Parts: sequence; C-alpha cells; structure tokens
Amino acid sequence: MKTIFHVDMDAFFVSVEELFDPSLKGKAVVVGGQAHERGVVSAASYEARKYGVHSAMPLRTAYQRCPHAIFIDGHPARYREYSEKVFDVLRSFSPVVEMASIDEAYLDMTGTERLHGPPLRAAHLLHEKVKERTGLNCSIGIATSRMVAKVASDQAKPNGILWVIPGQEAAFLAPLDVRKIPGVGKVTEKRLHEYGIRRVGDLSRLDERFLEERFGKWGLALAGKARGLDAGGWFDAEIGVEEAPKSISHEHTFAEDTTDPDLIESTLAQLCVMVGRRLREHALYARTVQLKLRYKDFTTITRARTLDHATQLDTELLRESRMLFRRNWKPGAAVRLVGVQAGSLVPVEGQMNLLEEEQSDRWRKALGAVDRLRDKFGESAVSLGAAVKGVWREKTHENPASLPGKKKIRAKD
DNA sequence: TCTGGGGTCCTAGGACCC
DNA sequence: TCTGGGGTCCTAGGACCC
Repeated sequence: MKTIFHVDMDAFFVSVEELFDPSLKGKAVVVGGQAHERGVVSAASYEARKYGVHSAMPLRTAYQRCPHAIFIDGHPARYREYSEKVFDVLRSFSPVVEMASIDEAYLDMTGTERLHGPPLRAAHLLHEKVKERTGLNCSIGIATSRMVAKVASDQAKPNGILWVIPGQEAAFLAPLDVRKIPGVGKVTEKRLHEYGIRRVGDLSRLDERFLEERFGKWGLALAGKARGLDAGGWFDAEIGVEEAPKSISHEHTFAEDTTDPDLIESTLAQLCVMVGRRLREHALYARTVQLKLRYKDFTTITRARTLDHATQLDTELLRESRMLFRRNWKPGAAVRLVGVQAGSLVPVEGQMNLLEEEQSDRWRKALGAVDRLRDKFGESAVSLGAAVKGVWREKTHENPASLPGKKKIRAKD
C-alpha cells in the first residue's frame, strides 16, 4: 500500500507576483498578458475568480468580466526559480519526488512514517515548510494512488490538506462530478452526460465492457479511475523517473493575422533556431519535422515529413519546414499561427555518408559556438543570416518584442 | 467569449512487407 | 479473378493537461 502526496501550489503565478509586489494582495490580478492582447489567462487571483475569470480564458473575455483587474505579462524566470525552491523543500521530505509541472508535484511518502509521522502530520509539516521557505501557499492531497491524491488536492483548495483514508477511495470519488477525473474534459464530459453519467459514482456502477465499447482503451482506464486506481496511461508511471522528451516544438501566434510569406518564413526560421537549440541541449536528433499552420478562422493543419536520417541542425529543420510551408500554403490565406515540431527523437544521428558526416560535423561545431554565445550574451547576440534577414522589421507593424525568441517578458526583466 | 504555448496520448487510414 | 491477415511505419487530427 502506497502513500502518495500531491502538492499543488495555490494560484502560483499570481502568488509569486504578490511576493514581488505586495500591493497586489487581495486584488483582482490576471497573469498572461494585457487586457486587449491575443492570448489567454495563465493564472487568476481568487479575487478575479469571483468575477468568473479563470485560466485558459481569452484575455479579452477576462477584461469584459473584470475590467478593474490588474493585467500582468508575467515573469517565467521567477516562476521557475520558485518552482525549484518548492522542489528543494519537497526533496527534504522524500527522495522520490516528481515535478509534474511548474506548480505541482507528486511525492512517494511510502515508508517515511518513522521520520515524519503519520500522513496528516507529515503533510502539515510539509505545508508549513513550503510556506516558511517560499512564502507561498499550497494544497496537499494524500491517497494510495496518484490520481486520487490529485483529485484530493483539488478538493482541498485553497491552502488545505485532504487525506483519503485507504479503502475509502471509491466513496470519496463517488459524489464528485465526472469532470473532476483527470483526463475527462469538455468532450468526454458531454458524451458521458448523454448516457446519463454525471457523477463518478454513476461511472463506477457501470460494466467495464460498456465503457470499453463506447470509449475504447480510454473507457477501460476510465472504469479503473472511477474506482480510484492509476489505471493505464500516464498515472501508471513510476514517480520520479525522468523520461526523454518525445517531441520538441515551438509556435508563434501573430499579433495580427498575416498573408506575408516573408514574415511567415522568417518566423519559421526563428522557430527552427529555437527547436534546434533545444535538440542540442537534450543531445537528441529528430527524424520527423512537422509544420503547423493555423488560419484566420482557426482551422489548423499539420504537415509532416520524415527524413532519411536524424538531425539537430537548424538549417535542415528550416529547409524541411519551409518546403512544407510552400507546398501547403495557398497564397493569400491569412495565417494566425505558425509552428515547428521535431518528432521521432533519437539519441543518435544514424547512418550518413562521408560527405554528409563531414558537413554535419562542421555545422555542429558552428552551432555549438552559437549556443555558447547566446548563453553568454543573450538570445539576440547571434542570428543566423539565413534565418532572419531583418525582414519583419521592414515589412510589418509586428512588434519585434512579441516575436519568438525575443519574449516581451525578457525585455522587462 | 474569439480562442497561448508546450507537451502527451489515442485513433484511424494507407503503404508496404511477409 | 474479386480477393487474407498481421505487423510496422507514416501521416493527420483531436482530446486533454498545466
């Protein structure tokens, strides 16, 4: 029998902002961008939530609902810093810790009773320590599975602790809305409602085969989750075992839709530089390159190509993604977003002929030098001539600060 | 309401091979 | 001469999470 803690920071981005500017406390605060911008809410203070503002909501909608809210772009570097501080505290409670995202973590507390006492006591100590070391509030869920621990921390919010006693998992979940199960979103919720399934208890009473027939593999996992099990998928994984990324991508939404191929291609180039750099950081090579285009009306297409070898090179990523763009974009179509994804990642380049090997080697050395310069002097220190050409400066009204790789956040830091 | 950016996993069809 | 079946790879799209 395991003892799992799920630690979830309360209104994390907003709370970090309050540490740096205490005058924000108690006010309606929205982190994610300015009220009139394209974009969505990353985090909303509890005061702002009273007006119906929540994360993932368009900023403009948030403004309509809560015009007096303070809108903040945000400080990702600070959030990472505080996330690491939290991690350090958690590590002092258990050697088995996994940050599931920037503001939440799982701890395997199995067998730590002698050190920290029973679960509730350990959780209180942990809660206090996080507050003491970071100044931030969190909520903690305790259960025998990851999934139930996560649901419990959500029920404990804000600033609370909830322990689901072993054996009580199904009883704890039964009265909750099916939407509370991680993985059940809008679409699945609607489909479940069509069958008259509204609460987790309704779900757990059903035959597994009923769910499998209608929801496939997912249905089977769902049946297990309704009973409180980490059935299948991500939740089944061991806590704290870090896995290599399966894809690396960057994308950019233009401040205004564009029909300018030069702007789109130079943006593509910058995205490829960013993707290439992260491939090199991870020492990974990509076998497929995927282009993503989102048009004015929000319809989105992806077009991929698999190479005969694996690559890490900005130039190759750009050649492929540009080719995909030219083949698939109909001139005149207004583009809202462009993205590049590297997939089928492998740790080695694979077979190449001698000439290719030599070229690849030269590029690797050059790009390694570029990466080091950027580390030292910042992202804008070096730009590949082929990549940018300053096209966007002359051709558009686009604010350079909003282009990828030149985050506005950086400019203000 | 007018919808970010970074990911994961699943499905489904077609190509291709044995 | 109206058509198999399984496995694997590739591509495209979509649900979902923070």
